[in-house]
Amino acid sequence: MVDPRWEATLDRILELTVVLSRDMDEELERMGLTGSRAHLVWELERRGPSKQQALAEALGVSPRTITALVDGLVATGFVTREPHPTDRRATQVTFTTQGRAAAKALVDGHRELASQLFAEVPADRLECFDEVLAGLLARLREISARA
Amino acid sequence: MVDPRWEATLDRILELTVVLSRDMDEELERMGLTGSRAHLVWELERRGPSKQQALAEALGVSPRTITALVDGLVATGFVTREPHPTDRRATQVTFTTQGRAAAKALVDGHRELASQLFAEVPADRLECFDEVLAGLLARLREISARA
DNA sequence: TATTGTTATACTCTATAACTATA
DNA sequence: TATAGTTATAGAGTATAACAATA
Repeated sequence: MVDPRWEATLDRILELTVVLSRDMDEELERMGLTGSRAHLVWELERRGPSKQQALAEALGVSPRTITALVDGLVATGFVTREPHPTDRRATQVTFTTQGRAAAKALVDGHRELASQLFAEVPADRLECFDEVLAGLLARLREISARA
Repeated sequence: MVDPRWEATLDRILELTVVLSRDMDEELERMGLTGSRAHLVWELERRGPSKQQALAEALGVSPRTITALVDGLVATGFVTREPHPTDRRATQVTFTTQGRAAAKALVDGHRELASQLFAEVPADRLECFDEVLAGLLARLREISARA
């Protein structure tokens, strides 16, 4: 059994996730992206031009969902569908100029957020935080795998 | 400027949110709830029988969305719509027996998760973690308010 | 036969705007 | 005139199943 006051810690974690995702969604909306589409953009940046199938696996969603997400990103000018060079069944999703700029903005925004968020935390405190955090993440994966 | 390795800390926070919400959603699905409906159930437990208007404010969504959520919860047997005792324009959302049991399960599950998650973390480490966490949350609210 | 992506269909969450009933 | 909730409509994310084209 655990000291019940740590329930408040879980509450804080939960609230952090809420505030964080609300903020990120607002930022993304200003760029003309949604959370899911930004996730696809992020993965496309990491992988380079990709088959939809590969993106489906990377995002952990169905092929049907990728069709919808790519439809949206094509309509708003972030990516294009090109014929795949070697497999005529497949399409290759590639960035437009706008899409590449958006991907860069995502990467920069991530760095910027880390900077703003941690700027005033002393290094030794942050180190402690990070170590416990890593442990919690591992623990959560255990719990998750067992369920 | 901040040590760039703390970007990995932000990544861990983000990943924690992903794993946490995936796990919670699976648990909720086993109970026949979605995340949004569970949120309504949680608030209804805190407030007791409520007008939809009050729930809309509590969840931060539109009245239209509350109509949809309550429709879903009525259809799946968690709540009922009763006439409001003093305002004939309003409806009062109240738990069924099943709904009350679900609310209790949510509260218990929250406690249980905190227990499992923090069980093996030494108290002094957790204290450090919690203090930094509280600071980050406050910092994030500042950033959020300024934007 | 297996894989890639699409069409068809459906459910959930969310919103705005117009409308009804009541205050 | 203002408030509570609904209907109408719409966009986004998600899924399964059936299907076409290609491997």
